[in-house]
Amino acid sequence: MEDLLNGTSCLQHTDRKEGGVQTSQSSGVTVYDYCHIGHARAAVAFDVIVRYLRFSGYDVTYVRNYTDIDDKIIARSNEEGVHWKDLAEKFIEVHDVDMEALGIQRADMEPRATEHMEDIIRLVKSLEDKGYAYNVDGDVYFEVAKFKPYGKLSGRNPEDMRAGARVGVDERKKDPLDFALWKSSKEGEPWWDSPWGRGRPGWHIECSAMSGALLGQPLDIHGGGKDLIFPHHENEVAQSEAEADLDFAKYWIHNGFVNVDSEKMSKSLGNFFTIREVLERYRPEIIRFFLLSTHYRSPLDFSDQALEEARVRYERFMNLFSRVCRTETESRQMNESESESLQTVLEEMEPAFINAMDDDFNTAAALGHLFSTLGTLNGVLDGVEAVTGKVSGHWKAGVDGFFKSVGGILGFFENGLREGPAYFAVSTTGDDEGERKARALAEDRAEARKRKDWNRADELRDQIIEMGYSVQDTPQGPILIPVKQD
RNA sequence: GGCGCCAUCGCCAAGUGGUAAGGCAGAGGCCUGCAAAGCCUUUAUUCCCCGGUUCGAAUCCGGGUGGCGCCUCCA
Repeated sequence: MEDLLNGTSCLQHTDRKEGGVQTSQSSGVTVYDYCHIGHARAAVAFDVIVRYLRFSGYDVTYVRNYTDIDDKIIARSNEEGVHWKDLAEKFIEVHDVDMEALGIQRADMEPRATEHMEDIIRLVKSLEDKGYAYNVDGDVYFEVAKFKPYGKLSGRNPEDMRAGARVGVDERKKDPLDFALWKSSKEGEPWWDSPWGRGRPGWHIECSAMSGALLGQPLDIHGGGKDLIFPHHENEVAQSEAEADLDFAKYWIHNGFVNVDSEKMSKSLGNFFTIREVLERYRPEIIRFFLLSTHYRSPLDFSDQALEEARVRYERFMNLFSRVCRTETESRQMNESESESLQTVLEEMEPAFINAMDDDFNTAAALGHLFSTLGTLNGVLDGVEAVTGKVSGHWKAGVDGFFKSVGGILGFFENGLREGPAYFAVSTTGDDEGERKARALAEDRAEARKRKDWNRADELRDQIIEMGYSVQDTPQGPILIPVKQD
C-alpha cells in the first residue's frame, strides 16, 4: 500500500488487530463515455483490495462515486444533441454493465454528484465563510495560498508550480493555482441555485462532499489512478482539510496505468481499448487475470500477446479443474498422495498466497504461488488415473474449497472446480448445430480408434479441428474443447 | 523548465541488505497409435552502466544512459 503522506509503505498490522471500521473510497469515473481497460484496471485493483481487506477481517464500507455533472459531460451532450442528464444516465448504466461483466462487486454506496448538491454547496459555503474561498461574479475559487500544506500529497511545491504555470489562466483568479469550487452557469447549461447564483460544482468538490457526507473524516483509505494524484486528490485534500481541520485520508492507494507500447492508454492519445471491445475477444476472467498479473502500482502493457499469455496461463487452471471434475469420486479416506497434496496446498501454498497479498496486495506474487499448486494437484491425478481412476470425495472437496477461497479474493475461481467444465463447455445452448456435428464426429472417431483405424481417426480429428474444436482423449472418453478464434 | 517513477533470463514478472519466485516460449524425457492435456528435468554466478557504503547489495547512496508519468481532461 502506498502512503504518499508519510512515506510508509505498508498498512500497519495494528490497524487490523484493532479491527475498526475501515472506510474506503475510490474516485469513480466521470460518466461521459465508454470505460476503457485503464478504468477496468483501477476497478479490478480496488475490487480485489476491498475483497482482501474483508477476507482479512476488516469491516469495510466501500464507496465509489460517479461524477455525473461536469464540463466534459456538458460538452459531450452538446456534441451529440442529448440532454446531459440522459448522457450521464446512459454511461452510468454502461459502466455498471461493463464492470459487472468483469466481476467487480458493487460498492456499498455509489453516490452521484447530483444527488449531493446540498452537501456540495454547504461545503463551498463553509470554505468561503472560513476564508479559504472567494467569489468572483458567481464563480467560487479555492485560495491555495491560504492552505499552507498545499502540495503535500503530490510532493509539489506551489512556488515551483507557479513558475511553470501554463498560459491562459483565468485572469480573475488571485493565483494561477486557485481552482474552481463552484462555476456560474452560462446560457443553456445545467444549474442549481446557490448562494452565488445559478451554477454547478467544480470538478474536485463533489468527491470531498460525498465522502465527507457518507464516510466522514479521515477516510481510512482513498484511492484512484495515479493520474488523479494531482490535481484531483491534492485539491480534495485542500478542500476537505481546510474545511474540517482534520486529515482527509489516512492511506492513499494509487494504481499504475495501462500502457500501449509503453505509452499511457488515454483518450487523448486515442490508443485506448474499451472494456466492451476487449470483452468481445476475451473472457472476463482472462481480462481480470491479465490485470492482476502485475502489481497494481506498476505500469502494465496491454497487447494481444499479453492477453494471449494470460489466456494460456488461465487455461492451465481450467484444465486442472476440468480434469478433477471428470474424475469420479469414491467415498473413502484420502490416500497418502491425496492427503499430502492437500496438506501442501493448505499449509504451504495458501499461506504463501496470503503473505503475498499481505504485502501491499501483491497479486502478481500471489498468482505465482497458485501455479505451484498445479504440479502438485495434477500429479495426484496422474497417480489416480494409473490405478483406480477415482479420487476421494474428501480430496475433491478440499481442492474445490481451496480455489473457492482464493477465488473469493481474486474474483475468478469463485465457483471452484465447476468453472473448469463450464469454461470449456462446448456450447451454452446445447442445441448448437456445429456442436452436435462435432460431437458426432468425435464419437465416430472414438469408434475408429477402437478399431485401431488410425487413418480414419486422424481424418475425423482434422475435420473436428476445422470446425473449431480440439479433441482431448481422456480416460473418460474424448472431450471437445472449443478453440476461440479472433 | 519543475516534480516523480521505472530498468531483473528471448518475452511477461516477483523479489527494498543475506546470497535470483512463478509463467510463456525453448530443450530433453515420460505418457499417447499419433496428438491434446498432464508429469519430470532443464534455461540468469547474475539483476542497464560507472563509482561508493557494507562482512555482505538486484535491493542503500552518488553519477551516467535509456524509457515513462504528472505539472491541461484523464483510472
